[in-house]
Amino acid sequence: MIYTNISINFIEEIIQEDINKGFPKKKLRFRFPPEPNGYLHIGHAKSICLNFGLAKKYKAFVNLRFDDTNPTKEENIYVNAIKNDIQWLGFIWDKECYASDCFEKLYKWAFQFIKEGKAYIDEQPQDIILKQRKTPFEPGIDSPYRTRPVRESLVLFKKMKDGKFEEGEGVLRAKINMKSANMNLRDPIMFRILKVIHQKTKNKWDVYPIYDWAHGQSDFIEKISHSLCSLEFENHRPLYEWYLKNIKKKERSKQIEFARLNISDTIMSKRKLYIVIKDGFVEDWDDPRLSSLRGLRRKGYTPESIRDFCHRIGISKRDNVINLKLLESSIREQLNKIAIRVMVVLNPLKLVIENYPEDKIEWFPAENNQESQKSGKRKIPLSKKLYIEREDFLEKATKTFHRLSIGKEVRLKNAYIIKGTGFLKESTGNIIEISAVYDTKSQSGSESSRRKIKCTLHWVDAIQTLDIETRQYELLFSLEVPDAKKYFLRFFNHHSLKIVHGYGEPFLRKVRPGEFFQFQRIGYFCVDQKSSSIIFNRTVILRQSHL
RNA sequence: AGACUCGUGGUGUAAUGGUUAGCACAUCAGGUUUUGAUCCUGAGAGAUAAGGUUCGAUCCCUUCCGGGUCUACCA
Repeated sequence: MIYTNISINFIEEIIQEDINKGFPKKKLRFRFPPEPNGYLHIGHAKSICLNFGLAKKYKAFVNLRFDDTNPTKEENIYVNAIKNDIQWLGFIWDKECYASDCFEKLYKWAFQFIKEGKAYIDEQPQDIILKQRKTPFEPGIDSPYRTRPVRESLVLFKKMKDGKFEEGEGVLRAKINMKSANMNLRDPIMFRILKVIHQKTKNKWDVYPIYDWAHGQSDFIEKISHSLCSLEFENHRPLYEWYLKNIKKKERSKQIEFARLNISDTIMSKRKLYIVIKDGFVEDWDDPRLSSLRGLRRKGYTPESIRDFCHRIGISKRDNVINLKLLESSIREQLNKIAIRVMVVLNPLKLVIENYPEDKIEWFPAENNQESQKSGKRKIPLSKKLYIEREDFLEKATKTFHRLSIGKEVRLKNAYIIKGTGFLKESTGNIIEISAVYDTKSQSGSESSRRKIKCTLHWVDAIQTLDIETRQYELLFSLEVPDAKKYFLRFFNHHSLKIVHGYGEPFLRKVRPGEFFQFQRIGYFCVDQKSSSIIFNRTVILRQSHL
């Protein structure tokens, strides 16, 4: 999809302004900085589309930067998964970077800070440091180590790096302002000791930089012009700028914050995703009920639809909750154009055409997709016995029910017009078979088939059936914004996955994983890519009011 | 309580110091249709409040009100 809208979001406005003031276009560079401790979800997609979209528009580049400053939480397996997801979304990054690429430089700069009296080693335990920091509503108090000689800090920092300290025995702190109203400026920690193996630098380091100390400097080293992040980092911007200013380089990246994506009826918080996955509420990261990119992909969402969605939601600084229906509308719009229309009956009820010859089989042509001529046609068999949906029959029609009932006519899609004549009922009241007669002159395509019939039914021949397994996914929570609630699990829907078997037309015998279909009058389905057998995952139901 | 920040229909998001505030999704109604889908048409629905600046304010300023973030050796 190509977007040619005139209006630009506030971030692009800032960029445009920078350009107007003389910032060279070719120095524009963006970055997407995931932490390799989980899979990407649609919230990340918003950021990815923003950064890569901007880059595309201005012919600039995006670095993919793994924010690997915390080896206790990060794992290498996520790196490839993240790269794979970004590629799937359709974007190509310029440089693949790691925050750990900058460790050496960060260490040196830290030394420089100490020498200039802008940082010191604090040897107090964590809880004391926290207490001294106080709360946002009262000033903090200085650490007794704040005024220790530069020389001492220098020696200590070296020792920390050389492994002479245990975890928690010391940290490097920036000397800023313990009385600042911004907690981030109350002598934030720059380096802490972590005696673990880093997934990339292995055992080279015993000290690891904190996010704030690593991020802006990585931006600087990579020459990122505009560093876009979510709103919760607004309070970090003064620190971001303080660090950069004190490194004393002229060109600095600019941090701009925007509101992260929230979607109704789903969870996006990493913590919550971990819980439902680890505790077995869902299968894995690629469970189609999740809003992870892998989950959405498996459910049948296309990269185009996700990009389209990210474009539709816009960029601003307001907290927002986007209705899930907007996402669904994006995928419907695309699937409507590309999905092959087929007939599948999911809740079968047998129908016998009384006046149809016993051994006759006819094959009718059916369009694969009337939205696109080039998708071609296929043939569908019909014999005396077939299946229709149980919901498509009512003994006696009501005012709003114009499907099959006794004495009423409906059309069998691509075949004949039939009229209901009777039905067989069990003693329990359960209808087990319907009988009908067909209008022999009403074959689809013929002149006499053009009569106006109120309803067209999908159906599947009873002899030539193919067993179909579908997975239908419902909302995971009975709560509009589960992400906003701490006790979201109380609202977990334990029946969110329904395995439904049905009958499909023979055409479906040779489907391939990942192919998209529209089961007519039911919904869009996609062939599961993980399962060894053929399983149709329901992507989204059709927009409908009565069925 | 403090700092920072946000406030446009139900939900998102635009434009604008000046005739009827646009678009999308959602909702409702009608039309087309061999999918109650798609497609087409239409309708309802919006600036928290009070001051000020101005000939004129949704837009600029002040105050109020309401929401969010911040008290990690996470990111």
